[in-house]
Amino acid sequence: MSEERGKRGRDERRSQLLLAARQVFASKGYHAATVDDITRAAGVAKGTFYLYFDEKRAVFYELIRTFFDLVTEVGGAFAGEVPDRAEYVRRLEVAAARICELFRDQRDLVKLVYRESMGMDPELESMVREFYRRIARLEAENVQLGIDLGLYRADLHPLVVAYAQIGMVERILLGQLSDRSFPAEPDLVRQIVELALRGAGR
Amino acid sequence: MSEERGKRGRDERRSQLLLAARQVFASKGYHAATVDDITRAAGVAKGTFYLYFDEKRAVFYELIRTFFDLVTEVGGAFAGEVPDRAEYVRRLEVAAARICELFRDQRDLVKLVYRESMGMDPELESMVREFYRRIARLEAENVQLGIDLGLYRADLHPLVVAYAQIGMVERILLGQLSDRSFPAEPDLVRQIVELALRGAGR
Amino acid sequence: MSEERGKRGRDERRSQLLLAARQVFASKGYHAATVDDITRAAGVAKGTFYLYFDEKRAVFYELIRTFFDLVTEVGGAFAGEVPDRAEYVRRLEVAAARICELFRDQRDLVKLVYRESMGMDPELESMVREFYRRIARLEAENVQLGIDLGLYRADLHPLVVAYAQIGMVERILLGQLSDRSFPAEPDLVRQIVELALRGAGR
Amino acid sequence: MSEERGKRGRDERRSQLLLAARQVFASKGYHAATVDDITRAAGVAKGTFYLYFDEKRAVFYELIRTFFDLVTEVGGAFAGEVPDRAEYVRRLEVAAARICELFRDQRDLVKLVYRESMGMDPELESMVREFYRRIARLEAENVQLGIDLGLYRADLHPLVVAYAQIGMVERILLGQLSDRSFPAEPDLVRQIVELALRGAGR
DNA sequence: TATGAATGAGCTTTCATTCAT
DNA sequence: GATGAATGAAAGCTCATTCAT
Repeated sequence: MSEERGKRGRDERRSQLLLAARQVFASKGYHAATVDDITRAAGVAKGTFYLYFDEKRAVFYELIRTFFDLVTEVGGAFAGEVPDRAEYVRRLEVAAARICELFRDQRDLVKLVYRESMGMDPELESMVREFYRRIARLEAENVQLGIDLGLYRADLHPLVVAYAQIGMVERILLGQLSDRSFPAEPDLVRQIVELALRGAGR
Repeated sequence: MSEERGKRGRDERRSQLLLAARQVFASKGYHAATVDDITRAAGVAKGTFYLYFDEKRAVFYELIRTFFDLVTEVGGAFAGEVPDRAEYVRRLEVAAARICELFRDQRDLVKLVYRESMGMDPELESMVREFYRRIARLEAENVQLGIDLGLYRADLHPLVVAYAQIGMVERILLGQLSDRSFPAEPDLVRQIVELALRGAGR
Repeated sequence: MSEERGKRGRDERRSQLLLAARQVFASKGYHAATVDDITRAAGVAKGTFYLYFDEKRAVFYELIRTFFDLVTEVGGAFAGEVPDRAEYVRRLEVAAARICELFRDQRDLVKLVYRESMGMDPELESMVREFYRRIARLEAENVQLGIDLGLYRADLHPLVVAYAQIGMVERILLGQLSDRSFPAEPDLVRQIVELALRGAGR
Repeated sequence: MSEERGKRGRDERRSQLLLAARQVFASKGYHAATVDDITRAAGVAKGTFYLYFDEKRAVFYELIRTFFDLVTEVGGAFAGEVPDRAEYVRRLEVAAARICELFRDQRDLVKLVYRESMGMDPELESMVREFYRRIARLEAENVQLGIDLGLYRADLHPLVVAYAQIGMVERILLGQLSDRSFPAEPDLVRQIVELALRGAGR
């Protein structure tokens, strides 16, 4: 039981450090943030950091991975039993709504990912690429499903469409976060779904 | 004439350093690259760098701005005399083709921009944001034009559509650059134009 | 108790660095001395310096200020209960003796102050000026006291006399330190006191 | 004759650089001043500096030496035919007046000498020491003369008195230059002479 | 003589990481 | 486990000096 308590204590410390790091990174950026900043924000001594993480990068990796997992989860929820058209559309709406929520609730992580994840490190960079590759493939399957259901046209490459939809969504949501004159659309989710399903053309 | 030569010589050195920096940054990333790396790549002594740039960041800024200018130019070429539908479509095709070219010909710059431009610096970060804001506004005007011409539906906010199209294009092109299993589509430009005009739905 | 030890350890390290800096500065001069020289002399790593001082200048400031404090202390000991003539003379003798000691015992500091304190920095320079202003004012009060006691003539401005006495003392003592053919006067203190009280005239 | 003109031109350039250096050094200090600052102030190109001086230090040396020569000249004018008491006093008055003028007219040089001459360089430092040694010896001879004439007491070592008088004068004049609350004594020269001849005692 | 672009040694400072307590 | 003092590699930047033109 003391082991149990020890483990729980250990996990709490880790989370405490992760949370502190997330905030510090989000506010100063990865490079400007020092390990000292993080431990001070977490209220522990500097050396403690290295009891939970091998190096500064490690905690950054973990944060990025957390975000990727959250996104992948949304994308993955689409799969499953082959649905009919109505169900497909419904799933799309759910996914769009959840992604919007995600960007809203995890602003800190969003900042990290879109500000620095690429420029960090060859290793992390390939992790990011791998993420896009995976999620694009996932989405391409969904697109293929949409084609099979007759919802999407068949003359476009599913992977191209997948990348297009990913980019569309991320740029809209980033715009909403950082462009102060972005329209306060209450039905942004609807617009995203419309764009994905029917496009801008009439 | 000696002034002429001096000026030309000066500009050549600058370009030489810019080119070297572009390559070094693209291969090692901004933070891992040292001023020494750059000057060694340019075949000059370290101090020479500071005859042409105030600091390391300055050369990075200039490269980013260069890319932004190239993109803005493509977006701006759309404007002008109010066209008819056919002309609008033709312009769209030209712009898409030029953006594709741009991403292909300026891989180094693309890498810099999408890897590190955001995580650098508050100053640069706001330059990047400003860029997106500006180009989104530019594109939103084009979208409005498309609506007026009856090419686009009127029930979507032009700025949202603009961001969507920007994200769509950039994610597709980045995917093409970095996803090794991206389909070698010879008609990628056409697919982009189709997506922009008619969307993925049937 | 560990806090006690920590604090004591910290103070010792600081003193160790201050001492090393004092020696290094005295022998090579501030500008020629590097932080590396100082830490090597102190037997610690370079980074350790910055755990105790914000910058190279800071340690110099502290050394200069130390000397100024020592001198000011001597000058200040003069004040207090209004004395009679005999007491005044006795205090003068004590002060002269202590200043001589000070210059002898703190040669390193004397070197620093008279070699470089002025040329360092606007900030330090004004500290030096402030020191002279303060000590001159202090001494001027003593002179006024001497005038009141009938020991000094009343037709000279006390502040002028104060500056004169300060310069007299410092130049004599500096001469003794650096002019190898300076007479080895065993009664230098007496001569200084005589000069201050009665001057060179007969 | 062209050689004549060349020589004159050369000397003018030199003086131009010396003057510029004097101003630049006086305003920024020796270390903060760059060769570039000097040549820019002189209106010539950087390389030109090295056609007239071997190194940066050289011009500083020359400026310091100039000041020393001016002072030495004043001190030396005292010597000559053995005078009587009245003549001695008159010469003292003249010397005091000229030193005051010197400090007033050559503020830039005074700043240089008293701010940085000591901390520069072992070589320059020994030049400064040599200067003090020489001028102290010179003044000691004058003091001996005063003793012989019965103007000065014989129980003080002439060299000690010499240093005392030098220090007295320099500190008073420096105080006047930098202590903003220094009394605007119109008869400062008289007070200096009084202090030198009769001291502060009554 | 005059120029000013080029050089490169050398400095201060930072900070991720280690380790004795 | 927790601490925080100590480490030392590493990098940006300056500027006296040189030299081809």
